[in-house]
Amino acid sequence: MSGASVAAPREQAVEAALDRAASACAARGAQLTALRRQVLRLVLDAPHPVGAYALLDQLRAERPGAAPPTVYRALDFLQEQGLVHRVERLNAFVGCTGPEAHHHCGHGHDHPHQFLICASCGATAEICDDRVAAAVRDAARAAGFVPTRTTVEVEGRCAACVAAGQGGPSPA
Amino acid sequence: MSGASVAAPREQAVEAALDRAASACAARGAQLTALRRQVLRLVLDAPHPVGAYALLDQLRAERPGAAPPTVYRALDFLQEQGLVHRVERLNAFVGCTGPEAHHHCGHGHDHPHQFLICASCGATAEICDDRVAAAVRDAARAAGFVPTRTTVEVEGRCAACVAAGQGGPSPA
DNA sequence: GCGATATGCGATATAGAATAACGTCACCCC
DNA sequence: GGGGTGACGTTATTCTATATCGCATATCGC
Repeated sequence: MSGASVAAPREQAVEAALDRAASACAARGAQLTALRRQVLRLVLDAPHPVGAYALLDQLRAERPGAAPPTVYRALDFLQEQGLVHRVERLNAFVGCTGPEAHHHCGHGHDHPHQFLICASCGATAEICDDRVAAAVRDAARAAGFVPTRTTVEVEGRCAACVAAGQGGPSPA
Repeated sequence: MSGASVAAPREQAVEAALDRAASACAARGAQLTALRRQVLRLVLDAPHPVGAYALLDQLRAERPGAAPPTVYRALDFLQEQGLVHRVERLNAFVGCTGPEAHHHCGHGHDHPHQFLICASCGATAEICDDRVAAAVRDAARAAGFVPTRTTVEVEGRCAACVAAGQGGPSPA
């Protein structure tokens, strides 16, 4: 580690992501306002999925008048823009670290994605597996169902926790 | 339809399911008490996923002292027994109509399942697709992740609504 | 019979998640 | 300068879920 006094790598990455987000929004005619940017920053800063009220508490440090609708409206916007995802199992939100952010697999900003949620450490990884997406689509179609949005969330133990715990559970 | 005055087919089916559930619990050393059976009946009676507080309201008709923990504890038990599932997207519960109930595809009472949720009419179908389950498992493993439970929920339009609406949205 | 432990449930309180409804202000376009 | 739109403030309420304490009963070993 080389001196954290100026700007930690993570902070730089978040700033870069915020700038990319602003560009992406602008390109679609949407505005990443100061408030929305602030909320997005809070989500991206969090190491794990964050609840809306945790965001609200943090937001209030800078914006005393903030209320639930403040944060929910911002989150709705950010979800529409594909900048954050909601983790249904946790009633919480994560920054999108998938294709939208890094252009890994060529999907739009409403891309299919899946979450791997570690029950032990709380880490939540976003993956983008085409076989999963295809299998789900086919299964739905086979039932005469026309899918619009799909939620895939896997709970289990992440590689790090498996390595550390050698199988036993140690939920934080 | 032949006379609903004695016992509608649906009621009979629910009663049969309740008896099957009681047997299954007994076989595992768990007790399907009167309260739990009552809650399970309410879930099975509902045509669509039901919220915990809707169940609570109904439950109070027969059991005035019922409070949130009453219904949540019953639901936790029923979920452990694989008799009901939670639909994360809806914060609601459905009776298990999958392999556990009908022995369709040879899984235990912690079987993989997927939901197809119609945004138009609210109908929620449970399916049990092995390709989906396998794809999800493989994707998780590829990330070094050891899965324990998986949620797959597809939102869209069911066959009936697609046929009726010819494509346009008419969310009830 | 008697205490020990476990389970199921009643009852109260509180925390957490989400939305409804209404008002204001800025901006833009004509 | 009137009208529309979008973003946000503000207040209130609803819905979802859990924590905690306490009581009754059942079951077991002795």
